[in-house]
Amino acid sequence: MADSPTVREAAEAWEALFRCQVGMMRRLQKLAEFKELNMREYDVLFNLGRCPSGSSRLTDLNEHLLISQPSLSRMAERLEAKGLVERRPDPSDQRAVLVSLTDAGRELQRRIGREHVRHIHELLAPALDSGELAQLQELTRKISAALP
Amino acid sequence: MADSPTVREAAEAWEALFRCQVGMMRRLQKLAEFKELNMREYDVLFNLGRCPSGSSRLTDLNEHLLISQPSLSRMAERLEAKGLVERRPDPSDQRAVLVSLTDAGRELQRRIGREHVRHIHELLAPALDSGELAQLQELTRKISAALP
DNA sequence: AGAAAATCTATGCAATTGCATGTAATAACC
DNA sequence: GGTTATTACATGCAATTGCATAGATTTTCT
Repeated sequence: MADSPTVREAAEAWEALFRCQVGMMRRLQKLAEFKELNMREYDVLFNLGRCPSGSSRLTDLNEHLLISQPSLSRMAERLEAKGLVERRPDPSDQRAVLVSLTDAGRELQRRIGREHVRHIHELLAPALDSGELAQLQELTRKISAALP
Repeated sequence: MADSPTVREAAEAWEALFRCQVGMMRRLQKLAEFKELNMREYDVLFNLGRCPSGSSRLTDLNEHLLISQPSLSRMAERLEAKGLVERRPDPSDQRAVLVSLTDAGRELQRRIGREHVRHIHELLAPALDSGELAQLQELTRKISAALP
């Protein structure tokens, strides 16, 4: 069972993962916490929240998102207008823009995050036990780590 | 290890799965097979392709997608204009519209699908062996099956 | 049967998205 | 050191998206 996978095995596993993700997202997206900020916008705040330095270039941030660079550029603009993020030129590279959470942004991210996490638990807990979740985490991390 | 999971465990597993999905999608989306049809449109053809009856109501189809109902309605319109799908009234429910693949649609779906599957394999094979992919499939299917 | 509620799709419209491209700054090359 | 290539972000513009809602049919309830 430790053989190198066939194309079919890879495709079927991916399909299962993808469908699982769609099913979860469809349910999560509609919940109350995403009324004031949709999931894409929340995802930006979330990613900024876990930046070690507290701020990130737009391009680096974009690596973690599925939206295009121009889209992120404008989303950052809107989030700034809402007072949730700050933009300032990168002192070490005049082309770049550093984005970081404002206090209000951090607070909103945490508030939404708490609800979000609670709902994730509600969806996953009936399906998998603690050990299975750990397995799932390990497998998906392995994939992420191996991506080119 | 078979305990009921904590909120944290659920959230961390979900985050790992989500990031894995984003990483995979970002790479897959840019490949040549999605030049003539983007992933969202391909996904519609794919879902129609595996409909047992060969056709599906818009609403049922929409269950498997992340786009909104009006968006799907218009996407179906565009796919019909391209000659890839057919729309006809549901004889058993005058409100509903049945969508199905045309021959051209089925052929395009298969052509894109072959490339797509090959690329999925390229991304997953270096990360997981055959048994691990089977585990991943089982875990994600369990989640899908348990969703409300 | 008839009224009220629910379901399925389509459409008006504003907002968001992506593509192609522009501008400015940095890196690479000779 | 100066030219070329690359990188980072912004912007014009057309296409797509979602929200709110309308229109039409079916289901439910009494």
